[in-house]
Amino acid sequence: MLETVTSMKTSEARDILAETARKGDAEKRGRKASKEVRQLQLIEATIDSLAKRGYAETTMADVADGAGLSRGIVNFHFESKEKLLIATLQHMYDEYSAHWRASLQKAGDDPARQLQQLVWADFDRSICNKRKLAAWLAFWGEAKSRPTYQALSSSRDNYYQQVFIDLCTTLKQSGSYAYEPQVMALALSAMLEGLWLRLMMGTEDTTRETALQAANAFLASAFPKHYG
Amino acid sequence: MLETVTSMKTSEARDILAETARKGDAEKRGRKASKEVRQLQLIEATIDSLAKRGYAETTMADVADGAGLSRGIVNFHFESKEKLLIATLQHMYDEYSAHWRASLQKAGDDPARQLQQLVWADFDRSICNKRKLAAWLAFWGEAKSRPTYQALSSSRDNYYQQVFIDLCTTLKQSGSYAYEPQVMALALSAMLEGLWLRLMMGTEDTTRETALQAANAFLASAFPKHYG
DNA sequence: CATCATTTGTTGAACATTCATTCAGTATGG
DNA sequence: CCATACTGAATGAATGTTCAACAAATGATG
Repeated sequence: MLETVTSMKTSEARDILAETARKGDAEKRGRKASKEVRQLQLIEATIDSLAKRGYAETTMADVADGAGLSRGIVNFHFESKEKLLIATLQHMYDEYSAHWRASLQKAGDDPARQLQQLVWADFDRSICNKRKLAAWLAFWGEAKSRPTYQALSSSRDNYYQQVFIDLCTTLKQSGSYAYEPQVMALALSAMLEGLWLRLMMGTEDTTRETALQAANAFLASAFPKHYG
Repeated sequence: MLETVTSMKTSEARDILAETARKGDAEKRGRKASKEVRQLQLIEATIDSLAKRGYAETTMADVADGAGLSRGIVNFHFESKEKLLIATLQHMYDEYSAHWRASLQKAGDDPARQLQQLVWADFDRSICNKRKLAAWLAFWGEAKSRPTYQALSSSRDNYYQQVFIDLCTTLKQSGSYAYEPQVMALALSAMLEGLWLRLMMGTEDTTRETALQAANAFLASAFPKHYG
C-alpha cells in the first residue's frame, strides 16, 4: 500500500542534509555549507506542500514553515515562487530520469526484458508513492496553461516515447505481431500514465500492486509470445 | 484535430442562452428569466477560464469578464468561488454522464458493441475537446487535496469501473480469454484516462484520431475474438 | 593565537498587490 | 411601484517580495 502523505514533512530533507554532511568531506557543515543542501531542503518542502495542499494553495510561507526556516528564505535561494516551482519540477524530472535509465541499464540487451523493466520502474516505491504522485498531478494540472512546465515535460516525454516505439518495433519483428509500433507504444505509455493517475487520485481499489498487475496483463495480451 | 481554446470565450454560452430563449416558451427572456441561464453562462465562462489560465489563476473577475457581466455577479448567483467551482465540476460530470449513458443505450444488447461504443464515446468531439479536457485536468490537479472534488469524482468513477468489469467478465466467457476481468478493466480504463491526459497536455503527436487508434489496438489485442 | 573585518546565510517586519466578498444603490420587468 | 436581477466601488484578508538588521563562518592581521 502507498504510505500516507501527512507524516514526513521535513524528515526526508533532514536525512539528505545529514547524509550530505556525513559523506561529503569537502562540504562544510552548519551554516555555510548550505547553498545546495538548503535548496534541496526547500524543494522537498515544496513537494510536501504540493502533495498536501495542492498547487493553488501552496504558499511561500507554507514551504518555509515546512522546512523550519524563516519567511524570506525562499526568495534568497530561489529568486521567486515561480523559479522555486520550476526547480522543483526539474528536480522531480531528474530523479525520474535517473531511475528510468538505471532500470534500462539493469535490463541488459534483451528488448523484452528492457520493456518489462521500464514498466516495473514506473511502479517502484522510490518513484511511485503518494507524496510524489500528488506533486506530479499538481504540476500536470497547471502544465497546459504554463509554457515553462510544458516545455520541461514535452522534450523528455518525447524521448521516452521514442524508446517505447523502438522496443515495440523490435518486439513486433521477433514476435510477428500485427500491430503498428507507434500505436501500440502510445497505448502502452498512455496506460502507464493512466494507472499513475488512478494512484494519484487515491481511489481505494487501485494500489501499486493492482496497477502492476494491470500493466502486466497489458503486456501479456499485446505481446503474448514474449510475456504469455 | 482539436480546436484551439482561446477563441470561443462567451460564444458557446451565448448559443445556449439563445437556444434556451428560443425553445423555452415558459422561460422569460432578458433580465428576469436569468437564474438558470445566467448560472449556465457563468459555468461556461468558468470552464473557459480554467482552460485558458488553469485552476490557480482562475479568478472571479476573470469569470465575470468572460461572461461579459459585472464583478459581483458570481457571488450573487453562486454564494462563493468554491461553490461556483463545485457547480462547474458537477455540470461537467452531468454532461459526461449523459453522453456516456446515451452511448451505452445506442449500443444495444451486444456486450462487445457496448464496450466499443463506450470507448468511442470518450473520444467524441462533444466530450473530448481541448477546452473541456483542459478544464478536467485543472480539476484533477486539485482533486486530491479537496475532499469535495474527490467525493464528486469517486462515486461516479466507481460506477463506470463496475460496468467495465461486468463487460470484461461477459466477454471473457464468450471468448474464453485467460485474463482476470477486474485487472483487464483497470488496464482498459487506465489507458482511456491516459489517452485523455495526453490529449490534455497538448503534445503534438497525439490527436483524437491517434488516441482512438490506440484504444482500438488495445481492444484488438485484449479481445482478439471480438475485435480482431 | 586573538582580534577584527568581510563575506555569506538568515531573519522577520514592512510593503504592495491581488483577489474574494460585501453591500448600498441602480435598473428593469411585471 | 414592487420585486428582483444586477452593478461596481469599498473592504479586508492573504500572499509574494523586499530589505535593513543580524548572526555565523571564513579570512586577514598583528
